[in-house]
Amino acid sequence: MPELPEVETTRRGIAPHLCGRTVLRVKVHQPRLRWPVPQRLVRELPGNRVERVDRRGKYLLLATAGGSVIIHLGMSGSLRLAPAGKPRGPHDHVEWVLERGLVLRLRDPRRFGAVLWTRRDPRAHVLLRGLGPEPLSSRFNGSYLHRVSQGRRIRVKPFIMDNRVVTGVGNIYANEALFESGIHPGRMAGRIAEARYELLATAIRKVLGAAIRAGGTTLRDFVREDGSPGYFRHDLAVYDRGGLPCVRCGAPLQRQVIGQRSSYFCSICQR
DNA sequence: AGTGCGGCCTGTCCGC
DNA sequence: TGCGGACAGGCCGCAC
Repeated sequence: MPELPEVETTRRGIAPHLCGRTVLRVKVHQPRLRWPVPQRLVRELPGNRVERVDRRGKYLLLATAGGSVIIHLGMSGSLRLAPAGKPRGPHDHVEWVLERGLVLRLRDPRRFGAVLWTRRDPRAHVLLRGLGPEPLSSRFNGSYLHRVSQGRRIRVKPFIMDNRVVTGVGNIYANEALFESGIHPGRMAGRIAEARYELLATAIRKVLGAAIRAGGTTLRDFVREDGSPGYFRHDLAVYDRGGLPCVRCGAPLQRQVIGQRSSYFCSICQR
């Protein structure tokens, strides 16, 4: 799924509806997600009011006075808001029944997503603790990327997709940002000059920002909280465009598996 | 310790 | 039309 722009789009969509509302009940129809959905969530969340909906990397955090729900959408997850009377679909695994006839549902056909519950600071949770900087924060820039790449023997694309390096950059936007900055996805991360990392950091922020403004990218599963798709797909320059002409030079775009993920690039424009 | 790989799941698409 | 295989937006856990 869902890379950072899709998670942020979801956050912005659900936050106004959830904030200030009390959770009446949690229903778990399929507890077998990436990790089992904890029974404590069902017992301890109801009666709590949602105070904020935060995002850290690709994790969504529903903050209440009694604890936080940690949600990850995996590859195929989406959150939808619906009137409580609307029947749930076959892959709606978890439901949060809210005040005033509203229900939030997690739909996740592939079940790579996660729903967890913590009574402590969610940012200290073992899954979130080691995450790298937010790509849209000022901590993230070319000098940071250059510094942490020193001595690494890994290609630049899996390097920027490593959540400990920078969080939220998945396969689509890694491909797009590398194209934008003219860097070949197979180049070794430790052999890239700081000036080129500056271009890459700028490209990552630009691509993610534009995707958020477009409501994310819908390839297959992703939908917003109201079921509508994101429109960034129309703006993808290289992703899923193997064999099609490069928008910059016209040469056919290449597809190659790098770090076990499909990579798309222009062998003329990217070095 | 860093790196690469397998595996988790279901759905879809493509070639035969 | 049916079937097998490849592939899909993530990322943990395990070998080496």
